[in-house]
Amino acid sequence: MARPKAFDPETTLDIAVERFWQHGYDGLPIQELCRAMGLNPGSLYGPYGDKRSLFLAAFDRYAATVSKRAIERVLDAPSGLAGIRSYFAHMIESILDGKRRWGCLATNAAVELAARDPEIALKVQAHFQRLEQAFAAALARAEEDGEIGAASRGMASYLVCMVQGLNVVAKTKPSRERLEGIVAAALATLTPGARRGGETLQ
Amino acid sequence: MARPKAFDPETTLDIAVERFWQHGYDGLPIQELCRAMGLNPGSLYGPYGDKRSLFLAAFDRYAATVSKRAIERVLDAPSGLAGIRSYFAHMIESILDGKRRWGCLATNAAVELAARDPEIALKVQAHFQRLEQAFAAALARAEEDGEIGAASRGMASYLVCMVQGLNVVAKTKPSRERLEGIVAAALATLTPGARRGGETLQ
DNA sequence: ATTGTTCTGGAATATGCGTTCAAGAATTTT
DNA sequence: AAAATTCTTGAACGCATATTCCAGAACAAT
Repeated sequence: MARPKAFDPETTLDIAVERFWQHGYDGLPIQELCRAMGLNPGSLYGPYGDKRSLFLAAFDRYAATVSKRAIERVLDAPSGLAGIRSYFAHMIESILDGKRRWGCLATNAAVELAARDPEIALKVQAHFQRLEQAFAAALARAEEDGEIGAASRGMASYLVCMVQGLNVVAKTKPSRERLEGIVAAALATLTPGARRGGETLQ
Repeated sequence: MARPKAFDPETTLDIAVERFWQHGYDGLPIQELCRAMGLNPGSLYGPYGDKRSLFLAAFDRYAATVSKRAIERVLDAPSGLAGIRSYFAHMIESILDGKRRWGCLATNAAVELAARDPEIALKVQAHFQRLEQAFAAALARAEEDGEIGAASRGMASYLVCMVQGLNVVAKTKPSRERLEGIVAAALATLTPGARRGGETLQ
């Protein structure tokens, strides 16, 4: 009934996700976003609304794709403990190979924006909750299967906290050795009987 | 030999620390900074230079005061383990009573600025290192005194990571129960033989 | 006191950024 | 083919912000 769009809104939204992820909100001028997305301001403000709306859409997209896949990694594992290990192992690889060199969009949004934008704070909180629920499910499963002892109530939120910490530490471009040391220490809590010290993640 | 300053540069710098801490870098217009510091632009640009220089000075001031006191808390304790516990206990109080409701200036700077400003990235890294060294010293002392078993090499960096995670989680205005649960789980790694589950921080 | 120096107040400037707008282009429908 | 509708292009606008500047004020030295 009229001229069709010359771009796919979901594809360009993925570009916005990537850019906001890398540069943050204030750190990303809309002009550069237009350049990266191959759009002119007129074509951007129509479908997406203003910058903040676009960011909210990008956050949702991030939750529905990147974050969803990561959480599935926790649940779709041969065992509860394996799911948790797999999540952190994948995180380390992502940090090292550059895809996550800038942490996590949700972590970044929490730090940069949560204090001044209640709607973003809610989205961040929801994201943390989804992750925590996945960890809680994996812990329950691990406990049932006798992989770990009785997990304390704070365990799942502890793991979420750990993930946030890694996302911050990721900003300092840490070595593999360093990251694996951190994760090994973090996961030692889950298996208190296991050997301590130089064990690797696998 | 000339007109004296009508303000104390260190006192006003403390105000800048507080504001950058709360609002971040891009989130804090220099105009509001002037208002908070009780200065006009002319009186600010002279002594402090431009906005970035002022931020760097504020970061250093933060490291020399707030951060220094926190790190001393780790070292000036009756025992190594007590120092670590004290650090986290104090952190929880700060998060709850509002002084640290916005996390930590270094954490915020890491997330918002490290990727785009190498000099800030270096300062952040140095800050993390100081904290890690304090934890390492406390761990060594605790090990010597038999408070904990043989600490793995990654332990100190693990604790630093934990602190960063807490600073991110702090943005979601968590409850005391939640924070104490996280810290209890985190510190259970240090004392694997101790009871697990519902123990409190003290 | 007067002069020299530095600070203060507050306007002014320049730049970057978010957003809007108008004219032309590409479709579909009639 | 023509009309109607929506998209694209790219400039333009307005605003916020970082920074500069200058006239006047405050103090030290002589």
